[in-house]
Amino acid sequence: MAREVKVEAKKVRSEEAYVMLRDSILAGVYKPGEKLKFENLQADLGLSVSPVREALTKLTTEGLVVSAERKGFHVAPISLDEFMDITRIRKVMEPMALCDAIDHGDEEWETRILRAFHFLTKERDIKRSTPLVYNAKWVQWHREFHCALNAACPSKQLLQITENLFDQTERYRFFSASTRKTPRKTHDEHQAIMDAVLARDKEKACKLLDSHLNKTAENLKVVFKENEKTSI
Amino acid sequence: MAREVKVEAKKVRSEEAYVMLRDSILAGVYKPGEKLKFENLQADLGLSVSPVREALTKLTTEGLVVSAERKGFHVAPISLDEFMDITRIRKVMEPMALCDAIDHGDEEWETRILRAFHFLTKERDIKRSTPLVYNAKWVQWHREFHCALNAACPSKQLLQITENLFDQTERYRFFSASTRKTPRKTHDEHQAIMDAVLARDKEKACKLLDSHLNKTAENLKVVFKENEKTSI
DNA sequence: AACTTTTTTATTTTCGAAAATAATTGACAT
DNA sequence: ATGTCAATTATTTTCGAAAATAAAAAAGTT
Repeated sequence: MAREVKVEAKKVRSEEAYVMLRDSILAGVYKPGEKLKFENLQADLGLSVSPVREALTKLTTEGLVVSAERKGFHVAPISLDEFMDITRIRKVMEPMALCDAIDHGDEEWETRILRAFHFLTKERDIKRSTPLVYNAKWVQWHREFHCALNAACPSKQLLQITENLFDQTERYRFFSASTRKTPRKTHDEHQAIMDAVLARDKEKACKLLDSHLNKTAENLKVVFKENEKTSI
Repeated sequence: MAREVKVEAKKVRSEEAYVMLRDSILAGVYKPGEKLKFENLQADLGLSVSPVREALTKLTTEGLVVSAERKGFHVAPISLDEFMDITRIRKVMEPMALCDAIDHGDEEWETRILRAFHFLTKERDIKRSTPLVYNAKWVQWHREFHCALNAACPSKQLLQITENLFDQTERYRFFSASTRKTPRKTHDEHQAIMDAVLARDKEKACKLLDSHLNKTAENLKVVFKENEKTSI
């Protein structure tokens, strides 16, 4: 008897638009400050105005897009001040979420982390061979890796906040990567965090995470200073 | 020469819809779990489907509304677990924001706080005379009072998070008020917090704020337990 | 030329209806 | 009666165009 194949529930178009737009912004397809015109977006996404507008509205409340009444939408601009602001909050929230996750995580959680790290490694290797190209898949696995780490945290609120802050910083990573010369060894830092997390060593994991955030911040300070010099 | 009167910039309809819907949900006009049908909302707000949908989308990312694909929108349900979750995060974030505000607040900030407290007091007096009716204006001034306290915090991120968490808990206050018999003396707590804030006493202000949050939480636990008993 | 005012064009926002989907009802078979 | 399937109704989601507004260009004035 032919088993009914559970067909993947068709997503509503506004959700499609949201995911595509978000990923495009995170991967730097649409750059900070850039105007997002309906005509272009509709053409890019192959959708009508309604779902596009809904996606933009969502992204606006999430801080990835800014809107001016009757003057449309722009990719949210970036600034060192904002990055430092976000980082300060992440340094408080991320450890909370991670500790919760370590307390509650089961084997499924561990698997998800390992899986994400595996694909992240694969994409890293590709990235290394073509250093100037920003790898959209790497961005997505990087996101998934960070989500996976916290996923077992039972606080929905905390998860939403940390995910959102992560997304906001992702745009800065693109900015950083496009300017820097010597690639940073973030992969080792990811590995170290993962190891501590899987060993359920909360203290160590939080310490590594904190220094990961610090390094990223220090790094970005330099990049912003460099950029100022060259542009003035 | 007739001075050009700066006419209040006309808001876009979706923003109107958003504010009205949000206030209605916070004031308990639409109750937790209730289905929000387009036909009704359009009639209530006198608007077409587009602005209503945009408002609902915004409220969904803010956690006041939940949406099920192709099955519409509901007011987000409430639960003791969620409230405790929110409270735990508020106990971390609110002091951060308040300390920032005390550090950076100017006289305009002080004035805004005093103004909000003044109107809150007025509405409290009205509320006391008609204890069973939930006063929508009180809800709005209560919101403004809490916003005003943190307003001088320079971190936009922190402000957004704390405001959002406040809104989410506001619905619980309605639930609590509708069940309780002996009204709580929150007004005195507000006054004490305000006094400490205006005296720029960070430590005291945070301590009072923390106990304010604790009391609210303890109170709600009782209300939920009571409610369980009567409904089973 | 610089500064307003008017006209034209571009763009966003809203509407009302069509399409797609979900929920309900009714008919039929077991 | 109970369950299945088809038909009807209710509701959400999307579309394409109209209305409202902003931006740009053109014309007129000092």
